Amino acid sequence: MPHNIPFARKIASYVKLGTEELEAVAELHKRRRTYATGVDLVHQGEIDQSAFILADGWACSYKILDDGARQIVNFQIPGDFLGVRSVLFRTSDHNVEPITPIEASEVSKADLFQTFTKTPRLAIAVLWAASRDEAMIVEHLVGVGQRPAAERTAHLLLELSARLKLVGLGDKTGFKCPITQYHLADAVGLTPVHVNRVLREIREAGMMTFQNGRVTFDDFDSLVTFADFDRTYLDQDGPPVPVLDAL
Amino acid sequence: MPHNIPFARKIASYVKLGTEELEAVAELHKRRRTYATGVDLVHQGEIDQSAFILADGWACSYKILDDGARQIVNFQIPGDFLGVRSVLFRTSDHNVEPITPIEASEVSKADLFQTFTKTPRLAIAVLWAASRDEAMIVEHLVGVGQRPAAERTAHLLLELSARLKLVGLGDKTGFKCPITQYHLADAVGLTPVHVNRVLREIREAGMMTFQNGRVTFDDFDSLVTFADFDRTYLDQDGPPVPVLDAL
DNA sequence: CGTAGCTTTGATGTAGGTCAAGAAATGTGG
DNA sequence: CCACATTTCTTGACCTACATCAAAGCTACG
Repeated sequence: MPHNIPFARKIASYVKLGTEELEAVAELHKRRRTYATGVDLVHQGEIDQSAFILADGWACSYKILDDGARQIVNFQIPGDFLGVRSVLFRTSDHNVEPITPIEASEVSKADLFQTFTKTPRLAIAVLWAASRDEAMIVEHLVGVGQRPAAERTAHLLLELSARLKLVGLGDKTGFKCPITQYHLADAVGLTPVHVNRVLREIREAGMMTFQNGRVTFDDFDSLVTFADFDRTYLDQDGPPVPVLDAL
Repeated sequence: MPHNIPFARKIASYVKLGTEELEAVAELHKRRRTYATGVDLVHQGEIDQSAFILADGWACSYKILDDGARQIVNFQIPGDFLGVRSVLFRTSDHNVEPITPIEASEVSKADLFQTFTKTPRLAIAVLWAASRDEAMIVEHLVGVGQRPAAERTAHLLLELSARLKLVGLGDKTGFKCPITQYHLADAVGLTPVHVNRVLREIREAGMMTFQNGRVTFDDFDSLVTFADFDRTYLDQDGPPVPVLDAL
């Protein structure tokens, strides 16, 4: 049963979970409900924020600057654990906003640390999940710092595609994508109008179409080459690290 | 004794460590030696890489793209735990290079997981340290994505200053800084020549001088305002999260 | 079926890149 | 402690990727 929980399935692919641990994970899902768009789940600068395990829908985490500019740090899709940093730290350093209406389980600071106390190996699992997030953010930083606009945008959408495929949403032909070109712009550090031009360019090159809430890969392989996309940093295929079996 | 180890001091500020845990931390330091510049400690794409606890000197972690461009993701200073992701994942997604000759303790995959097995609370400590790293990378991403060149550069140096102060290197007047303008350029996503111009601009505005291996703050407060630097994301001051005392 | 949020496009401006070359530091061997 | 080499730093002239401003055409849904 707990293996039906996407979050459990995800971390189980890394750390072998016993019955006790699976129960603890199931326990984390008890406060599950729906959240509408327009209300942030986590607020930058506030204390005692909760984390959330996303069951359905899309969200994004972002930071706002002085001058009102915003940087979207990452998109969250079903199975993702979001706001972990806002639980581990006194005050949250970021916001999380639902992009679509979402279903999520709230995990309070107390919940999480209780879980760690009872089943310490889950801390390792969360450490691993957090490291995977970090790897994505690093790749995002590399894109924003070094890749030209079109490559950067393509790269982001390829990453999303890879992540969605892992949870059974989307395939090689494309995926349902509720984000707007404004979201995309805030994520890749461009203006919406430039994002639009860049998407047109990619579409006219016959590689990918971003339209009507759907991303379609017209020529997946060319796109991968174009964006210099190497999915190893997502590190999701293959067996878990052998040494963990010893735990 | 273990409290003289900067790394132990750092994590002890978050998770209260017992004797057993302090011993485990000390144990992690057993393979300590010197590493020269020019040889990477961790290599992108290779398996079974070690992590390192940096005792002295500076290093940086970075990624290289197809076209040879490089993005420096973070600088590491004494007390930092580096390469954690390359231990948790099968293959490393980044490189780590010493900027100065360094002293560091190698921590192999086996070492780390053994430690986690024996003293699971250290996994929480490492999770916290990793989250703090993530917070820095996020802030870095925000800078590269949204801040103009000068603000971005100033911000990076202010962050370094804050981190160095915590380990007793540098103060409000400035700090010894072995990084070149080329490093800075690769970190902030600009060309070295533009970094140079931007540093001149900041110097001529009477805010900060970057020269001869030293950063001097000529007007710290103006610089903080200019760079919109808010250090709460470093989350290092004040007592540990209360709930942890229960562990 | 109107109105608010998206998308698309054109004309023009600017931050930061590129190319080139000289001046300081810094390091090395004698 | 000095010559010489190498790595950094600095500046100038010019160029391009992306931003800004402005406005029109979609799409959706209340």
